Amino acid sequence: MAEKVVTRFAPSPTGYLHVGGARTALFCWLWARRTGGTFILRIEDTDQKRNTPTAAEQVMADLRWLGIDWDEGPQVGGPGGPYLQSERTDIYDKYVRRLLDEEKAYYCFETPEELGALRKEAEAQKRGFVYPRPEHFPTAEDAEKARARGRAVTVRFAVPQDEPIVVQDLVRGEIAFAPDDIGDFIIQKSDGFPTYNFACVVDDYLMKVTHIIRGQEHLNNTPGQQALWRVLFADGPLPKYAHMSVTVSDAGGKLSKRERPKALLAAIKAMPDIDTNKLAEVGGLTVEQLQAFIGGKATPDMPSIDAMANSLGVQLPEINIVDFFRSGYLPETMVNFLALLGWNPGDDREIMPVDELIQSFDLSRLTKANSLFDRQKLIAFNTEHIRMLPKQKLLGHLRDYLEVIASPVVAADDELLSRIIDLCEGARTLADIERKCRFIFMGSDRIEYDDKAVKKVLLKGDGLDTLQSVRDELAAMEEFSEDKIENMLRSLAEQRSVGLGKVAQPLRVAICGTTVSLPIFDSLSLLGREETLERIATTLQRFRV
RNA sequence: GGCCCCAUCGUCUAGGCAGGUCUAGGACACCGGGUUUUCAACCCGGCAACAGGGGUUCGAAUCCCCUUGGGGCUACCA
Repeated sequence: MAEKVVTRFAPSPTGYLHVGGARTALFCWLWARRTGGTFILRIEDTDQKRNTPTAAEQVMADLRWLGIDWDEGPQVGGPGGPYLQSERTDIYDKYVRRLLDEEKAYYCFETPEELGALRKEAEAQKRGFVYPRPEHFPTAEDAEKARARGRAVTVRFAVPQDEPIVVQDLVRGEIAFAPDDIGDFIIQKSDGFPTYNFACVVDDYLMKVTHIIRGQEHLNNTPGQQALWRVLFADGPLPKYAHMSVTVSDAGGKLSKRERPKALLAAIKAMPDIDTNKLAEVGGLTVEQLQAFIGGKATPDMPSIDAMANSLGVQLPEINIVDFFRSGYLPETMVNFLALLGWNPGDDREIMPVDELIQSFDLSRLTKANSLFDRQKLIAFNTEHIRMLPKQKLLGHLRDYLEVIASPVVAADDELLSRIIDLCEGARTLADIERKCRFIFMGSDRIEYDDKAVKKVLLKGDGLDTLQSVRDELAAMEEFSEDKIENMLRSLAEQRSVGLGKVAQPLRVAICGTTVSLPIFDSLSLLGREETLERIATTLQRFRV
């Protein structure tokens, strides 16, 4: 490895970091870390219409949560800065100027409508559309005049037509493109901003990027970018390309952020009588906006989608990295799982800490075929990472999680939380842990009884009777410890010649409202005798006829 | 429509580049059993794949071609 590796992740800040982007970032990062190279974060915010001011911050926060740090980029600086493309327009202008002067690029004046018509025509003739290059390039004066007439002016790169463009891809090998299939693409938009295909070439060169690792969706852009690089930077060796397979969704097609609104919409439509006024309010929308959403005409932003889903109790598929955080997944899990989406170490290892991932990572082992994002396997990975992670780290993650979901369990101190973790062996997500212990922190007046649980264990059979006996025994106990509670419950079950479950379940529902909680003996001792007795009394009163 | 990529169990994949050791290995899921105070977890066992057709070769999951299927791109988005 003679040359120092430089990789970059170049997201456009349009919202949260989603799994696809996170995987790209991870691969770039892993390769840089593996080789002792440099990992750059560059924000591609050249689309004035789509940028939201906080999106870049959000993306960076999400990367940090995953443990992906950058050596150069926003917040840390570096020799190739600035790292926001919107702050580099003078650089791009310079190169556009040069290309124009050398007649390797030219002005165009078509409107989007006119271009659209041309495209349609090409398709009707079963041809691929390529922009028809004019015989004589318009002059600078022509451009001025057009501008003065209010015409939109763009600049196109004249793709050299002399020979096939051959891309050497680290994953797919040699891929040849016919130059006349590529067509002169726009490098500068009418608002003066560069297009992605232009800015990324200039920046990759200036930032000395050696390896471009990105999704396969960029494969078709590559010949054009490569041609541009050759014309612009004849002195610089081409970067190496590695196009990763696409991650597809179980819903079919590329995993997309649109899946969340789609899932919510489907859920709303499945609900016969829904209070649109209330729902609109929850989502911070006007009723008209909500109707537009339901009618498929508009899509509200993510926080709004989340809020509505939450109030309806609908579980949306996780797509963004924060979604996984909120569902109780560990960053260690995500990193491990994402790494295995399109890469593997070549042996049977699957569950790996990040250090091992870095050690094992190699671009030569990227997979060619698309892979499906398997949520069940993700859960299995999370279970394993929860088990493996050092206690202190897990505790930290749990605390972050509790804060973000605003759980009442945040009230617990570290010692208590640590004990709870011990009692949750086998938990699949942090949400499992939270769900099992939240009853302790709820306050007896706020217990919500789960209908199904109540029917099944209290109302059916002699659940209430059993509960009454349990209560009497508990009240009579001298010492309220786990051991004593266990002895008592076991002998009670024996007396009644039933399994422990028959005794424990009514009790569980009485103190938590559900059939799922920490082990029953610990649940009781954690709650304390007084609170336990009170909850049982409340339950008996409420459900006894 | 055009261009490009891909193809091993339901899913992720190992093996393919250097054909025989592959009656195809692992993991998740699933099914059966065990353990059990709930949910999980855990233990044991099982089911399950080289898309189809042609070549090349003594021999093909592995190399070549075609078909079929899946995916991506086709913007003054990135």
